[in-house]
Amino acid sequence: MKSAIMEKITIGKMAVRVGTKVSTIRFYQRSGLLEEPPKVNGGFRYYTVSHVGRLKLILNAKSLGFSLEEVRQLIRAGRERCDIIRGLLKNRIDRVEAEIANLDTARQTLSGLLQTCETELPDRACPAIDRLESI
Amino acid sequence: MKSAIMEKITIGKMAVRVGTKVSTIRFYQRSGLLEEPPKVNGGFRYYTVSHVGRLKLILNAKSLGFSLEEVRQLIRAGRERCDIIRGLLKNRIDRVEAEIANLDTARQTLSGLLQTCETELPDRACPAIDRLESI
DNA sequence: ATTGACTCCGTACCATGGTACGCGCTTTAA
DNA sequence: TTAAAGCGCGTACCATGGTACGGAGTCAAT
Repeated sequence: MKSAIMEKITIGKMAVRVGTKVSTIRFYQRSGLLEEPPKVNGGFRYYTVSHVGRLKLILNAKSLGFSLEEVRQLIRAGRERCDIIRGLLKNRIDRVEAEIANLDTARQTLSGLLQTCETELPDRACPAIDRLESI
Repeated sequence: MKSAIMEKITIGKMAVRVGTKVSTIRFYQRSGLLEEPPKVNGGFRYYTVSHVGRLKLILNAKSLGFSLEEVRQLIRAGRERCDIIRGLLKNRIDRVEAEIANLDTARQTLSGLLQTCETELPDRACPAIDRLESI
């Protein structure tokens, strides 16, 4: 039983609704992440709230750093395979923590280089560019 | 005045020395990041410690998250333009800090999703996959 | 001197995640 | 009803950072 006021959601309206581009949605469709609804007697394709939800899922998963391949796996797992979903979540958490650790190290190194520049500035040659050859 | 024992550094030896691949070095050369030494009478090209240093610089800068375009800028700036180097360092630090903040938010969200799965597990449907549609 | 490993060079290809273009048709608002 | 906006589809292209292939020439050790 569908809502009385059925707004026809075209691909363009869906794009605006979720804040993405039509070309991106089509790309996700080509990639097998998002189903294409049938064309209404040879005309436009109209999307449902279910498509919008799926699209939001893709975009949200992407914003958490999942690759499109992982999004595919999340979708395949669906509601039935919570174990798979949990595995993907744990794996992503591990990678995020590793990335944070790497970035933190990089931040320290970069700060060190910047400090070198600011303290050893008297002579003209930039000390940082040389130190970059032997970190 | 060059060292008495001049080991001839070929591209392959340089690759092993810095821990990268020949094809990658050639790619950096094509990209204008690394100079090609002249061919010794139509034969091989031999590299100097200066080339090795430049290559290390590229690799180290990359490991700090600089793009190849930024590495190009670092190199162009050189020892003469410490101000430009400092600008690039500061900019990279800002981006690293922003990335860390984003990753930290992502980590929290992911942990929240995982918690949901582990506490609401009784019924079969995975709660996380649904929550991913509306973060 | 020969042989195996390495180099040179051009060119093509890869993955990831999109973005653009253009023709013809459909919708919708004036 | 008619024009403008939007859609469908196929195809091509983009940036980033490499990786691979293959033929011909070179180098070094035996």
